[in-house]
Formats: sequence, C-alpha cells, structure tokens
Amino acid sequence: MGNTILNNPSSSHHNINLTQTLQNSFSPPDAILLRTDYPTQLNSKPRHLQRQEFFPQSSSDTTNPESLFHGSDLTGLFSAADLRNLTAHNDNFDEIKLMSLALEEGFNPVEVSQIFEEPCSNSGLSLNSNQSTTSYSVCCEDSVGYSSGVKSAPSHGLGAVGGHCQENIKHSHVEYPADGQCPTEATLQQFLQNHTYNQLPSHPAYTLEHHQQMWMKKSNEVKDRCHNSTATNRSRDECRAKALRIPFSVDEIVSMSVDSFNTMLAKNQLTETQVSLLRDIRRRGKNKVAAQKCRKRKLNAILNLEEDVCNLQTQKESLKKEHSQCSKLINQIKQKLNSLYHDIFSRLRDDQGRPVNPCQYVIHCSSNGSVFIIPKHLAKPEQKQDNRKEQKLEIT
DNA sequence: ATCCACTGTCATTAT
DNA sequence: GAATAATGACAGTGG
Repeated sequence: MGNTILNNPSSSHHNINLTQTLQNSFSPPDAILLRTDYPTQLNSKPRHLQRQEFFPQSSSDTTNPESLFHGSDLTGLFSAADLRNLTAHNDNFDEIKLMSLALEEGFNPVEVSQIFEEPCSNSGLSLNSNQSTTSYSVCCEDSVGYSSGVKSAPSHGLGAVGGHCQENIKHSHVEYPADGQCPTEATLQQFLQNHTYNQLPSHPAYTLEHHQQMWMKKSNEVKDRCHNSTATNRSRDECRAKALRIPFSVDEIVSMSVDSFNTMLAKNQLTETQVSLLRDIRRRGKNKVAAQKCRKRKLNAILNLEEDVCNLQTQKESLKKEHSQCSKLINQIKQKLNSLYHDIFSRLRDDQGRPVNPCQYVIHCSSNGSVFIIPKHLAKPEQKQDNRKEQKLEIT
C-alpha cells in the first residue's frame, strides 16, 4: 500500500513535516471519526455501547500505536503491512498527537461527533451491558471494526457481505464521504489506506476550515441518506452486516430455518458482536415480516367487517322492504276481510227477518270449522280462553 | 405547514 | 419456561 510519506524515501514529499501534512490533509472530523463507537439506535434511545475517545489523554499512550487505537481492533482494516509501517514509525505518533491537539483548537470535536450520535450513527447493535468490554469502530453503521481482541477476521468465508475494504485501497486521493458509503468508513479508509497526505489541494483558499465545512456538508448528506428509514432499513442492516463482516445476506439470515441459523452460528466461530448482530438482524427481519402479515390481517379484517356491514345494511333494507310488503298485504287482507264481514252481516237476518247489527254480534269460527254468530258480550271471554284455536271475525 | 398512509422497530402479549 | 408469532405504539418518511 502506498504509505508514501512513511515509506517512500524517494518521494518528493518525504521531507514534508508530517504534522503539517496531516494538518492539511486530515481534517479534524476525520480524526474524530476514529472514535471507536457510537450510539446505535436510530431513535437515539440509550444503548449499552461504551464510548471511547479516540485520542488518548495520556501522552504515554501516543507512543504506542496500539494504544493509540485503544479499544479498537483495527486489524480488520489495517493490512499487516500497514501495521508494520505504523509501528515502525513510532516517532511519528508524537507528531500525530501534537497534530491532534493542534486540530482540536480549530474545531469542536463534540459538535462533529454529535453527527454520529444521531440516528445515522445507528449501528443497530443491541448489546447487553455486559458486553461493555467490547468496543466498536462501527460508525454510521457502515464503518468497520472489530471488537475486543479480534486480531483477524475469521477466515472461513467471513467478508462475503463486506469485503469492500480492499477495493477502497485503490483510492489514492483524499475523498469526502461518497454516496452509499458512510463518512466514517470513508475517512477511516482515508487515514488507513490513503497515505498521500501531501496530495492535497494546494490552492491557498483551501483551508482547514473549508475542508471541515466540506466534510460536514458531505457527512450531513450521507447522514440524511442513512436516516431514510423506509428506503434504507434493509440496507442499514446490510451495512451493519458488512461492517461486522458477516458472511450472509440479510435475506439469508432472516429466511433460514431455526436449525440452519443455529448451525450457522455454531459453525462459523462468530464473535459475540457478530452473533448479536445476526440475532438482531434475524429478529428485526422476522418481526418486519410479522408486522407486514399482521397489518395485512388487520386490513383484511377491516375489509371483511366493512363487507359485513354492507351485507347487513343490504339485509336490513331487504327486511324493511319485506316488512313493508307484508304490512301492505296485511292491510289488503284486512280490507278484504272487512268487506267480507260486512257482506256476511248484510246478508244475515234474525228470526224476525231483520238485519243483524254487526256492532252487537261477531262471527265466531270454532276449531271444528263451524261458524257461529254470537253476541259480542258472550264471545269475548270465550275467545280469551281459546284464542289460539278459534278466530273471531270482528268488524273494525 | 399539515395531514395521512406506509413502513420498520421495539416492547409487550399471546401462542 | 423458552422460543416464536402477533400486535400495539411510536417515529420517520414521502406524497
């Protein structure tokens, strides 16, 4: 890799003061991004990630490159050659420290770090507090890093999801966070892989402040993209999986059977962090599907109920119509009966041949089919006794 | 600027 | 009692 400053004595820039060079090329936001962990929740709910500041407070730490990256196992990011080169130039770390101190005067690290404490920085790891010894260089989901004592990435296929680090080695110039790439990863890779610090804009107007502004602008853009919950939730988990070099796609993680999943966990010698992330991804994926099913069911239930309401309303209208028709029919029958009644009484005559008064008599139909004309005052008690079997015909 | 539908996520409950 | 599914509630997003 092109450690042009440290390794290439033939470089025309090898005499450039490292501090100055880095000051020009490696902006404070870049530096602060090397913090090893950030809150992971989208909604900024408290998580159990331990924070670690990148820049050690103790000056003694600065002489030790490993302690410089205290808490972060960056071996997954550094090539062996990088590490050798870095450790071979311990002296330069003093300069780096001085640089960092100098840079801290020019900007507000807290302000910059807050960018990554916002949802974009959500790594999606829901870690238990007892995992607090694990530190992460997971920044804005996509940046990489290994935890506690992981000196090398698992060799058995890990990196199937990630594996883009090597590609970025090709970058030989300072880049701001690019599309689809979270800023921390980009800047970390700049720091780790791009050592052409001297190839910076030499334009006088290119100041550190300008660099910072550009970076902030870009990082905010990336943050916005990362923040898009609906469009990028899937890719968010993919980013996380990438970051931890999990060799399975999100779809695979979610869709595989319980047995397959457990077998996969057992066989792949995954770190606690990876297992945790895998379980989280699977849980989220399953729950997402469950939520979709649930909503579909609820929607169907609502539609069915609406259909029921519609059907019942139709049935009600039908019954009302039927009731109306029956009422009309009853009225017609009553009218017919009434006219029949009057007709009968108009034809009836008593013993003296006089017409029978319908107000004093009623037509009584007994259960055996006999029809009598009886006085009203006699008919009523009898009818009360036997009103089920016999019908009284009375003029209304 | 506001509303609303949609979606993912978490916490809780049900199975 | 653990594992999983179902569901309510919430927040973010886009139309």
